[in-house]
Amino acid sequence: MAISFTEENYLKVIHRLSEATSEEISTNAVAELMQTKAASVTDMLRKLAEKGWVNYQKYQGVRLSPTGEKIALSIVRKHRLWEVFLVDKMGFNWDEVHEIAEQLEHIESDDLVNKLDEYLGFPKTDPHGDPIPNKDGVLPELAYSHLSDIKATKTCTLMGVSQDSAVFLQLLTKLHLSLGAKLDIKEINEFDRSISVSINDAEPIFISHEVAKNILVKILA
Amino acid sequence: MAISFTEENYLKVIHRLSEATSEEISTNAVAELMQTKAASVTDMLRKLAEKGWVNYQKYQGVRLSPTGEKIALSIVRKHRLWEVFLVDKMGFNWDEVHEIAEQLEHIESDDLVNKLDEYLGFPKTDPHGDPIPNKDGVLPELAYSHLSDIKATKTCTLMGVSQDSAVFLQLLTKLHLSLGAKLDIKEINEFDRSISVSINDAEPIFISHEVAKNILVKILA
DNA sequence: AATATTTTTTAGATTAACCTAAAAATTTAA
DNA sequence: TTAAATTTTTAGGTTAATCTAAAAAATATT
Repeated sequence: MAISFTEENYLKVIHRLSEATSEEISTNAVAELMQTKAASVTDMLRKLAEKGWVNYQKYQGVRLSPTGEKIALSIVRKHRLWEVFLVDKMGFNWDEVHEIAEQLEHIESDDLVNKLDEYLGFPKTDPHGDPIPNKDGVLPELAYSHLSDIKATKTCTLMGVSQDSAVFLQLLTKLHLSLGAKLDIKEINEFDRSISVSINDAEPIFISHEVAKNILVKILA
Repeated sequence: MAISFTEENYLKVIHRLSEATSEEISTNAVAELMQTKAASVTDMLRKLAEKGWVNYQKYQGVRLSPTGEKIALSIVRKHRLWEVFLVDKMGFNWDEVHEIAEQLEHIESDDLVNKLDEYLGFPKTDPHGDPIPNKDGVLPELAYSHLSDIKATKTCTLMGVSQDSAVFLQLLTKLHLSLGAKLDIKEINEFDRSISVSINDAEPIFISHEVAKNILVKILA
């Protein structure tokens, strides 16, 4: 069945909200991420339900159906593969690619996506460490921790971020935090929950809780 | 000023029709290429004129304004660069890329287009031999002849085609006609204007006038 | 030059995606 | 457990791009 640009974006947003919870997704939550009004969301949810891509009962929130899930994953796959392309082949920085990938994710050609995947060497993650679903929509489980949840005097590696905004990514760059960086957690400061951490064996610096919440790490020791 | 997907397609179509003539372009001609009705075209022409992208007086046909021309050339540039990408980097055949490039040509990022251009080695033509406008919208003049206009016993090189349809390109492939092929014109057959031609020194074959009209060549001798 | 044909435009509807304002349902709090 | 607050839906409109049918203008033909 034909799908519009807008419908794809709704499915993508519902998918993203569903990753954080097993509950139904509220109309308002969708409206906020879609930058639109709740009334418009209601209209669209009814339409998506008619097409069989979501399960929706009024006042009860929304969930992706298996078909909807599949569509959403294929958009996520395209988005992340294009991001790898933009960084690895086109030479963009990781904070510059989100907007462009938002457009490229809607290009329709399975053949192209799979050729791109191969051309990029079947990457497992995008430039922000987010996992890339495979051809069959299977997401490799990466199971990383948020830096904000790690105890003091652990050592870990920066594996990803849970936010793609340019301001956030530019701040990380200023702090010399990039994918693969080695982090020695020296101390957690009770007052503001900031973290004293040595990055790649440099002098320790302070990282706010706000930032730490959005950093994904693998614990080494 | 913001431009829609549809407006871009109208400008592209008007541009293409304008290449073949110095006359005003008729509403019907636009309707045919846009696969829509004349009434819809009239509406859109008025809108494009308001935005300053075309010169249009009712019943008098339409022409691109300098601004409109610039926009159209930037879309052509993107279309052809993406075609090179699809063939050279993704491994598609020249008859498979048109549809996908129709989508990719609307991706908005000057930065990306220029990086892509560089990545591809600043190609002068697309996989069908069509010239690629540069960053400033300047089209390299290639000035090739139609194979149908060449006299007998000339030798020439296949430089391009003036049609992108898959059926046409697939036929060329079957005839072993690809960009750069050497053509020895043995004879022009008066009855049906077909051409006896040896391709890359193979045994001569017959090429219909219909096909020859859509083949662009450079004369060698 | 008058008439017939073709082309183009106007008038009035339709669809997708959105909006505001008001009503209804649900949730929270007193 | 009733009232207050919040969330969601309905009702009715708007805009961009399209359509059909009819009217108007331009072009071609006798």
